[in-house]
Amino acid sequence: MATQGRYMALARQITALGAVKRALARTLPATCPAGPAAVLSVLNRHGDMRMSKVSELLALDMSVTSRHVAHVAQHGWVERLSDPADGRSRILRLTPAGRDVLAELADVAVDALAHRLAGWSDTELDTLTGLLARLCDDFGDCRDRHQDLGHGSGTDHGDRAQAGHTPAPSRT
Amino acid sequence: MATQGRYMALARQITALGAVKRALARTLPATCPAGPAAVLSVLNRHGDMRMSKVSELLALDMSVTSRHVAHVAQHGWVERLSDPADGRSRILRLTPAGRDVLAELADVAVDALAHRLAGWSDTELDTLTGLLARLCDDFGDCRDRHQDLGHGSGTDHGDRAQAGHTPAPSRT
DNA sequence: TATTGTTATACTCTATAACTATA
DNA sequence: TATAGTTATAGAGTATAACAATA
Repeated sequence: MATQGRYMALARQITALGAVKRALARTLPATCPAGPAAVLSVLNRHGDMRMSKVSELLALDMSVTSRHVAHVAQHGWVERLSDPADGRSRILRLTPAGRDVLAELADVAVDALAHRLAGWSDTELDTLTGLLARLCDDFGDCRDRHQDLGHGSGTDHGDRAQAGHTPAPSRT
Repeated sequence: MATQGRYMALARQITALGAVKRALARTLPATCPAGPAAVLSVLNRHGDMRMSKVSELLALDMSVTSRHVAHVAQHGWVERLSDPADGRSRILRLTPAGRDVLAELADVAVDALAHRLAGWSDTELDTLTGLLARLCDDFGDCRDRHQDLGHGSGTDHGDRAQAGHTPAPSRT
């Protein structure tokens, strides 16, 4: 097991990353804050799903998810379909308008990162992304990472981020 | 410059890290939330300083810092000394009680990380910590890093926080 | 007039608990 | 009775703007 100092240093950096997240959040359009944006992102990556699944993927309480979903639904970015198999459930589906917003979010996020991280090599970016994914994974709280896990309901989920419109950027 | 997809993947992981931060925040004592805890941490690492310096190091608006400082001062963890050189300024100093709280915070944080990241090697931890520090650094918003308790993995760059005249934390 | 810090206000995010409607 | 989802409420975090005291 690693030294205490090593863990402390990591904890500090995790805390400090909050400033980066705030900086990214500032680039978002006023109509789509980070919370709702995360909902759009997860639907784009994993395809249609129910509320509880979104909650699980974002590691949020369902009450929180419900609010974010209400936001994106009101803007017409997501439609709430009834589930033929379970009357209590709502199936969420991204609309074309939702994909448009997502494309916009992706653009600003990529711009921000490309501008600030111009000095990074592909390998460095991949290493950081991979280690962060593992960190989230080991914490058991972050399920929105690559791999699969979003399927189960036969719907589309073209998953993989196409060059065009890709998932959402930041959040809180 | 890296591909769009690479930046998107990183943006997603930064977002997902929010769940880890929430998990860590949940381990904090009710009397010391994350915001105030960050104030204690920065004072412990960099020594006595004024409000504006804390704001800069944490990349927070001074109004936010003021609230966090008021919290820790009320608990007797920090004292606000007058600055002989500038009557407007307040010099913040960690009290022995503040150091005690800090030790407690460190313990729970290390426990949480050590438990979840038991499978990580020292090298992996250092790599992640170093890349996160660089990320914050390149964003120009995170100044609370560099040189720490004994072992900087890799060489932290410039160490500018001490001299502290970095750009404004937030846009004004 | 400019700067340091405080306070008031507002908004986002999150969680707990109470509630509904199905199952 | 249990589960899916909604809503009400509360607390933490942050930012903007107005303000006080000092430079």
